[in-house]
Amino acid sequence: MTTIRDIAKKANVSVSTASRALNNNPRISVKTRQRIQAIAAAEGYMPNYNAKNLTLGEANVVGVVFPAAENNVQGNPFYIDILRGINKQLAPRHYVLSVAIGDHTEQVFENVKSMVEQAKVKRFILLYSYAGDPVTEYLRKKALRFVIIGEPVEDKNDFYVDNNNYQAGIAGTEYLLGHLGAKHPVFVESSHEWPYERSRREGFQAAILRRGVSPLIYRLQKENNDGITVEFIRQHPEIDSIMATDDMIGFEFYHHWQCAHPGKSIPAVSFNHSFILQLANHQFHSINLFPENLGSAAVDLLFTDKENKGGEEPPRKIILPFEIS
Amino acid sequence: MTTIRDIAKKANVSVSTASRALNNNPRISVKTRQRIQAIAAAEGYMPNYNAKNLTLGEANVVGVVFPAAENNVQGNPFYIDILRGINKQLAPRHYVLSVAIGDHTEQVFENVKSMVEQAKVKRFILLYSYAGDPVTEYLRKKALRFVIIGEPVEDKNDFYVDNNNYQAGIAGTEYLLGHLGAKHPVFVESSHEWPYERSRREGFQAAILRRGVSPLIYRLQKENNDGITVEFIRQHPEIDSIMATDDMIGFEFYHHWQCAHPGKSIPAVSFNHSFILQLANHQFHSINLFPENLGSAAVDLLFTDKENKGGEEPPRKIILPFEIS
DNA sequence: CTGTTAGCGCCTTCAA
DNA sequence: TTGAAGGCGCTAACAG
Repeated sequence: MTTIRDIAKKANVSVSTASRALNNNPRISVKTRQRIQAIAAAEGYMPNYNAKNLTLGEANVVGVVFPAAENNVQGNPFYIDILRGINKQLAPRHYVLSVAIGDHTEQVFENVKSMVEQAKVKRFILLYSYAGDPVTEYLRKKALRFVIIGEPVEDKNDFYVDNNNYQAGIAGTEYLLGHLGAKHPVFVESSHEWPYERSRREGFQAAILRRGVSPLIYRLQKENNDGITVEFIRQHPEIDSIMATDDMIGFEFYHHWQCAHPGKSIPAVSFNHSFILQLANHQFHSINLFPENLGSAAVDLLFTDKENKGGEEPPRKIILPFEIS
Repeated sequence: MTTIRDIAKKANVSVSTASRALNNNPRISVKTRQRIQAIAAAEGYMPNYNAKNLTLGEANVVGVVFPAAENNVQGNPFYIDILRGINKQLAPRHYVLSVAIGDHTEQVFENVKSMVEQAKVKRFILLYSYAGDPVTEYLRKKALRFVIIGEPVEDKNDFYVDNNNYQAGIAGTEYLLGHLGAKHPVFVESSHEWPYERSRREGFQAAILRRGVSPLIYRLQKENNDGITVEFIRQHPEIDSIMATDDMIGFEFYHHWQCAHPGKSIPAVSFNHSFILQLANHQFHSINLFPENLGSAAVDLLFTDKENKGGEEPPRKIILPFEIS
């Protein structure tokens, strides 16, 4: 393994000069800097992170915190794309992605504490936001840098990355009403009351009220209580289209609707683009939120303190565009 | 921050004694060990991982490698459960989960190399297995410890954790034929030719041939070519049930079938248990592979070298049970 | 059973 | 612009 001493020796300089040169310290002349960097590259030198982190007192690690399983029944493929987006931005910064995940909030919290106290991790990305979440509180108290992906429920001063779910709700609804010729869409959401569901619902309501139609909302039951859904569909024969907060939810409702109306089909718009293949009738549309971009943007925000040289104040939030297709 | 020196001072022993006591080294008397550990606990001492890793030359990190996006179109919720299972086993070992993920194999490979060479990561879990994968080759060459989750395609001497997909294929088919009264199931798979799909298909074939029926296989097209599927369904009016390699795939085909046969429904068995809610007709069944357990078992296997004290040879693979529901 | 000492690889203060 | 020296926190010979 080639260390910084080896480089120093080859270059006939001291270790400290080598160190500075490799870190692009301006105190070293450009010429020697380049010379030493060339040697390092030739020797295939790679700094030892553990040593570096030890002296600097900070790890080159970003902790990515998942919602505890108890709070989030659904294993969302969304997350994988976010991870990919995060890592894409981490790699050029020579940072590494570490994951905190568990069944219970308490476990996740322990995980995060250990990262902070033992591994000296100073930057985090939260894939959720709950009121009273101990992890969030802890990070705030420790004044560590963190970015939320999604809508922050508590302190609006937190850094966050999100889509404009309200606008997406409007856009989806107008797509149904305008482009797909719907008149009486039903809005279908889960029983979780996620913040993004509320925003999308409000967008739906705004768009539909504009048309003078009174909005119809349906919330799927927690239990597998199909009867209620079927009954709801029977009581609302006017339903001619679906707007759902998630592809699965939309598909679920769509399926029930079709059971009640054999051979017929209605257009649907939902979120996340999670189906690989289109459905036969091409009636099923989905709003792509580009989760990978959410991840990438979160990293950008996470490092504004380090990287914002001069110029204006860096933003505390980033709102990313969506796309209906 | 309290270091090992602080503990040593409080306990009136040398640093090395403190270190050994905290690591439960038998060379220290049980009494002093307990005394020192008590002090450490009281002071809230937590070892600095960076320092520890630096001296030991090995990080307390397990690298979890995802398939490159280019090889794996589908963001699978499966993976999140696996991560949770992994972390559950890592926490008590004071290990941390680091993720390698990217768009291209080359990026993922760089990620892994950096983990090995810069972060001194020595243990990996691969969430895939491809012929000629550079990551796998690299880990083998470096003689690093790794466990594959899934069926290893190349060197059968690799450590791995898997379900018995062949048996699951048989079980699912027999469930359809026996319990659900099917006569002419169709087996539906993706166009990827994943190894687990082959195994499940072979199980299906074996089970169905046993009944003297000739097996019907359908492979979904890569492109959104619905016409072909619909045509296939029309040509096979005998189909009275579905066995699919994945819930999404099963649902997809099921949907097409229903379009062709309005108002009717047939039973289906697929894999992964990815739908939160049951479908209206209760005809849709799924085989649960317990991904969380796969993750946990992978960690167990990953540490057999460290933890196998005496007794028999530790296994190189673990086959986990599944469940139809 | 316990203490002394050296060193892991790197950065940084201080001195030149 | 560069070098020498010390130290980050911990472990592991080597002594006793």
